[in-house]
This record gives sequence, C-alpha cells and structure tokens, in this order.
Amino acid sequence: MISIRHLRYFAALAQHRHFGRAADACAISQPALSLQIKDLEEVLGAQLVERDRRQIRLTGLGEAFAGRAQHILRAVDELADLARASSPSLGGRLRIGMIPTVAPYLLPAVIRRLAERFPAVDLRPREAVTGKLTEDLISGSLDVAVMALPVSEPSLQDHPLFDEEFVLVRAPADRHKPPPSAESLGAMRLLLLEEGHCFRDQALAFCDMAPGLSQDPMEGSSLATLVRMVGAGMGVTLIPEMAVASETSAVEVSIARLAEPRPRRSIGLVWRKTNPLSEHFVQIGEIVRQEHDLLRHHRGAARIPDAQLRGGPGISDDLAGHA
Amino acid sequence: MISIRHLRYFAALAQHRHFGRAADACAISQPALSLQIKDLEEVLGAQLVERDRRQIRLTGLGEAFAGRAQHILRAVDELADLARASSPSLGGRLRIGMIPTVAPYLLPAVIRRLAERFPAVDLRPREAVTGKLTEDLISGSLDVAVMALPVSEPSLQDHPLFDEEFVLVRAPADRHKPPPSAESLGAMRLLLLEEGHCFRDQALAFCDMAPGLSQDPMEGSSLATLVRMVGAGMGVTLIPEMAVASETSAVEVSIARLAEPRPRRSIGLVWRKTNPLSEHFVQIGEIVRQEHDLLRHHRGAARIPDAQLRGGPGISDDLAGHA
DNA sequence: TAAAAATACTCCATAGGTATTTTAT
DNA sequence: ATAAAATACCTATGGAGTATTTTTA
Repeated sequence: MISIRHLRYFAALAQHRHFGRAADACAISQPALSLQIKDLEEVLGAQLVERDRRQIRLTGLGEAFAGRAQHILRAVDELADLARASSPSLGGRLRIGMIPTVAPYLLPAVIRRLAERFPAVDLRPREAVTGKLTEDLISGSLDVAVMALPVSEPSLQDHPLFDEEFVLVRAPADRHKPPPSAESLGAMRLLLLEEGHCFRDQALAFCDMAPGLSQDPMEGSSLATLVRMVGAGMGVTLIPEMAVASETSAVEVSIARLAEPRPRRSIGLVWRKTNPLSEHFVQIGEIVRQEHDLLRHHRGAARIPDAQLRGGPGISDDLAGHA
Repeated sequence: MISIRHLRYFAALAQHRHFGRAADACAISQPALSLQIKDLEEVLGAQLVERDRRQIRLTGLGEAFAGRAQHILRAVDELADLARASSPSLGGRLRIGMIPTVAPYLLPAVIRRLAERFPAVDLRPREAVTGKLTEDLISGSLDVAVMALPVSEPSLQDHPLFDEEFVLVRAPADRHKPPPSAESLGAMRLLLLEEGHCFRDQALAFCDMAPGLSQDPMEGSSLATLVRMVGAGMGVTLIPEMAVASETSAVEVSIARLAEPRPRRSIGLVWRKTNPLSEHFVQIGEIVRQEHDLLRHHRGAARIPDAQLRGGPGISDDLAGHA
C-alpha cells in the first residue's frame, strides 16, 4: 500500500535528484531512503527512477508521479492546518513572507504583535521578492505573504490591506523645485531596485518605461542603498511612503510628492485558496493594517510633519528629509 | 505524522458512523481502528469524533476533515492508476459499470472481449442506474461506466460511443397500424421503467410528458418485464433498438419505428477527468462500440430482417417481433 | 578511484490481534 | 442489560540505523 512516507521521500528525491541529499532533507539515512523508493516502485510495479547515471533521472512515470505526489502532500499538510484552524487561537508553525520593500518597516512590529496576539504560534518570518513568495505559497513551503496586489495566480487568494503612494527622493538642493510629473522623471537619472522586485516594475510602469529599455537605470539592492545613492548626488529615486520615515532620517535628501496622477500600489495578504487558516489570516491582515496606520501617523521613530506628508497637491508638495 | 492509514480508517468511520462496522470495512479489529482514530486525534491535537452517544457523531472539524480526506484518498488511488497506465497493456482491478438498459445486451460480450484483450485485468462489472454510477465514479468506487450522455458532472469526462433509436413495442394485432407519433403515444397506455432509469426519463421527455404527470404510467423494473406486459395486452412500451433482438424473440409483440422525429439517445463511456487510465478507457470504448455494431447487424442470436429494421419512414415502419 | 547507491544486519517502534473492562442507553 | 467503544497486553512486521559492498563515470 502506498504511504505518505513514500510520497514525502519520493518528492524529496524528485526535488534533489540525489539520494543522499534527499535523505538529508528527510532527516533519514541514505539507505533508508533507497529502500523506501525501491519499495514504492515494487508497490507500483513500475520504475520511477533511472539509477544508471551518476546523476539520477526520473522516468516519465516518475515525473508524472512526482507532480501528483506534491499535490497530495500539500493537501495532507492542509489537513493539519484544518485542525489548527478549528482552534479559536492560532497555534503551531506559521511561515509568513513579506516583500523587501515592506519588510524592514512592518515586519518587526508585525512579528511582535503576532507573538502577543497568538502566543502559541511558532513564527517563521521570511523576506523575499514576489516571485519567490508566490512560488513558495503554491508549493506549500509558505503559509501566507504580504505583497503588492494583484497576484495573478488562480490558486492564490488575495486580501487587500492598504494602498500607499510612492514619493520622490532627490537632492536637498532640489527641495523647492515643483513636483515632477511622470514624464519628467524619465529625464532624470532614476535609481531603481534590481531585477525581481515588484517595486521596480511598478516604478517603471509609472514612468511609462518599458522594463530595461530607455536609459537603463542604475540599480541598488535595497531602498536604503538607493536613498544613500541619492544623498551622494547620483540621481533620484522613488520609495514607498511607508519607507520615508526610516530611510530618510539619517540621509541628506529631500522628499517630494509627485504631480498627479501619483504612483501608488496596493499591499495585501496572499495565501493558497485551499488553506483552511483563512479566518486567522484575516486577523493577521488586520494587525498588518494597524501597524501600517501607526507608521503613517508617525508614531514610529522618525518624525515628519503631518501637514507636509499629507499636504494637498495644490500647496507645497515638498517634504523635508533631514539628518 | 498523518498517514494514509489514518485517512482510510477515518474515512471508513465517517462513512459507517460505527467503529465496529468501519473496522470490518477496513478488515481490521475494532480496537485497532479505535487506536488509530485516537492517534489521529492526538496528532491533530483536536477532536474529530463525539463518542458519548450510542451512535457516534463527527465534530465540525471531523466532517470537514472527512471531506478532504476522501479527496486525498482518491488522489492516492489515482497514483496507483498512473503506474498501471504506464504499462502498455492494462492490468489490475477494473471496476466497470453499465446502465440496466444496456447491460443485458452488451455486458456479457464486452466482458468476454475485455478479458481477451487485457488478460491481466481483474474485471469487476456492475449494473446500476445512472445516478448510482455517477456517484460511484465521483467517489472513486468505480473506474469507468457506460451510460447515456450527456452527464452534467464537471468532474467527469465523457466519450461518446454510438447513438441508438427507441422503437415502439405493441400488440401483434397493431402490426399494420401506421407508425405513431410522439403525441399519439401520449394517448396510449405507456409502460415505463421505474423511477431512476434514465431511459424512463428519455422516453417521457420524448412524449413531452412532465415526469410523473399526465397519466401516471405503469411501471416495470426491466425491459424484459415491460415487453411481457405488452405481450399480455397491458399497453405499449418503448425500448432501445439494441434490446429488440433479445427482448422480443420469445414474446408475441410487434415492433414499430416511430414517426419522425424519432426518439434517440447517445451512449458513451464516462470516467473521472483525473483518472490516468483514459488512454485505456478509449480502447475499452472501441470494444463496446464494436459489440454494439455486431448487435445492430444481427449477428447476435435473434434475427430481424434488415429491411424492416432499417426501413425508411415512407414504407412499412412495422417490424415483426416473433416467437 | 571516488562518489553514489545498493545490500546486509540489527534494533525497536508500532500496527494489529485477542481478551477484557468501561460506558452509556 | 446490552451494545459499543476503550483499555491491556502480546506479537510480529517493517522502518531506520550503521557498516559494508557494488557500481559507474
């Protein structure tokens, strides 16, 4: 009879394509894995693995089997989640992901709040770009993630939390220039995050620049780096409003709202539609939203005058970043 | 860790709502089942079953769990089918269903042909009405079925095999009356199969009679019974063309084609879309089709003159049934 | 020859059986 | 009082470990 153990071991083998490493991943010895795979092949009466090469290969059946096995393993994991969901307070392991343009500003506070709210939960936060997060959600190696919406994966469920605007970071000397428009941004030396960050794509889309085309913008791997590059006079950049307080407090730059239409993005929570923990995820979303609100109303570390940050488009759209 | 064993046992318990009978169904002792259920509840850290009553009940979690478990068990069974499908010739257990208005005429020959064509297969034929067959297909307790199309279940795949007409069975004295129309049938005393047979619904639909309305037709539980009731002068009935040879050879009745538009039905093979054996099912369908062709061209036991059976609507539409 | 998988063997966790007790109606 | 599930206890299967051999690139 086929067992879940068979499926777990075979899925690991299909992933690693190596008995030793797959065995490690399963936390068993290599002979134990070999025997289980052999046993599975006997139960099925068919070969799954070609063992003659140095690097093993799966047969056609093996590939098909691996795909279905993965699917079943996810469903079985969700059975356990179902039991967790039936408890009024969440417990057990919770793997939560966040994109890099949100995580530095929200993750610490969110983790703190979650630990308070769900003391029994074993939190496993993770920071990664959207592509990696969606991949992990789908494969079942992540439970829930905070990212920019929309997500196009049909197997994923999204839950919008808040919208936020992008603001321009430029040299302090530019402080009194008028708010730039999308087109005028194209003419500036725009510093962007490296490939893979959704924020990069959103910024490019706003500037109406085909990705990678036009002037081939200079890249940084974090918003903190970009802001420092601006401070060094290397150009301008866009950052999400949420990042203003912490990223500009130690750097000599000025912050300006852009002219209408302003760039903005929607941040939301995402999970597998079949995940039974959705009720709890909605509660988690509420916590994330609250922490974002706190940040916007500068109860955080850095102080930016409210009148400026929230100023209407008619008056000074220029915000002071200061050391 | 959750095992497939847990799921199988719990699914049986959810089905039988009784530890003893569920244990029997799993071919284990009652204490063994009790222990596994208890263990499963411990693994999940939540209760699945309420044991305080004489008849056990599932908790809300238990019900949800049972549904998902069933789903997983089907997927696991399909893993085994996947391996079977990879073999050039079909082997293992094959559970094939057929509706009662087809089975008597085709099932024996089809079973014989299948046993020749797939010697390694362990054939489990079953006769049941459409509702039961679709239910069993969906639940995974049946692999493939021959029934009238269309089937509306989105999880099922159909594969049309052939169309066939319905013919009228009436008293021998009516032999030379003109072919009746759908409306005139309404005025006759129409004998039909009992509730649940798709053929009954098809006949009623043709006569444009709301099911169970109008004259409340007399019922029989098989076509053989209906034909004999006609022979006893109790009314008229409709039977599928396929049934003419064997059902009318021993009874004094006459067979007549109806006036256009003639009633007809489409017979096809049906299986779960996710079943990996579809390639083999297509071959099985070919065998069913061939056997139907043989029957139509009366290479079967009874002889009915071809000119009559296939006669155009203008000439004698009356066919001789004879003892 | 060196890395990787298979084989040999030993051990122990656990699924399952029978006998019996507890529980609830 | 009786049916049903839980408990006790024993056995045997088989999963996993270590040590070793075989295989192949």
